[in-house]
Amino acid sequence: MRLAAWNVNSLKVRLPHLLDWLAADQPDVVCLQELKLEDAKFPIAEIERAGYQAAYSGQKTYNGVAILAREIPESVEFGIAGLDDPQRRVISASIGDVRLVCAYVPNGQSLDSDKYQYKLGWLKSFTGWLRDELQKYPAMAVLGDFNIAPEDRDVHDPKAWQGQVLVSPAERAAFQELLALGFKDSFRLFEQPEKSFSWWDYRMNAFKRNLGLRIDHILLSAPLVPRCKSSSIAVDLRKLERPSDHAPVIVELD
DNA sequence: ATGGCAGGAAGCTCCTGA
Repeated sequence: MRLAAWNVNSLKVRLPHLLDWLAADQPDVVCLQELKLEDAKFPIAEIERAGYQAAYSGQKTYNGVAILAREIPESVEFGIAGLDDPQRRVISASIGDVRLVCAYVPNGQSLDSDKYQYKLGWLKSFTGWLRDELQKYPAMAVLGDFNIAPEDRDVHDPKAWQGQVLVSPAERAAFQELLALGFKDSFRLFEQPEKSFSWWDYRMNAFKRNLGLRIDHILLSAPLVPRCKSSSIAVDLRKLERPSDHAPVIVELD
């Protein structure tokens, strides 16, 4: 079973890339972030024609998340229980015996921004909610754009990024709190090339120079860790014409 | 100190992203 997470930065613009990739790679599950479209505009016909079912939660212009799967997503839930948040950032569903949580963590903008406080509060709610969800669903994967580079090796130039949003100590501590629930960062279960990233700025030829960050992750709960056979980043999708600024992250489970 | 690039909405400029 192959699971993927991809921040598409507009599903409308990236739909051709997505359909080509589904046809070529045929992942079993794809969690999408930053749809940037309302549910009424979700391209459900094209997705179904590609052989996938979908559960989605969108909004105009910003945010928006979806779970695509070969099987019908069961027990779909929206958002974080107990957090009244109009921003569409979380959707959950079950595929077989695996619970999937597709998340688009807030960006935070800058450390002195209200959005940064929103991000930290959001992560606290998210972590508390996942603690409860794990009781219900022990075999869980949390996939998406976390907007946190967990360690310096996930940053192309740690010195230049020091003190910036996405790498700040409070954000990294929040990421560790997630892992403390019993999750593993699937990417680090395996040997990986140095300077592996999932996001590159559109500006300054950042992708060609590999000036990136690893901020998209797939976390696996304890029962799924021994089932994980590989974890990788599909860098090729960042090479296409008019790409998303993120590349998909992928895991293979038995 | 700020832009660089991209997408969306609005409407010929601004907000957000990371």
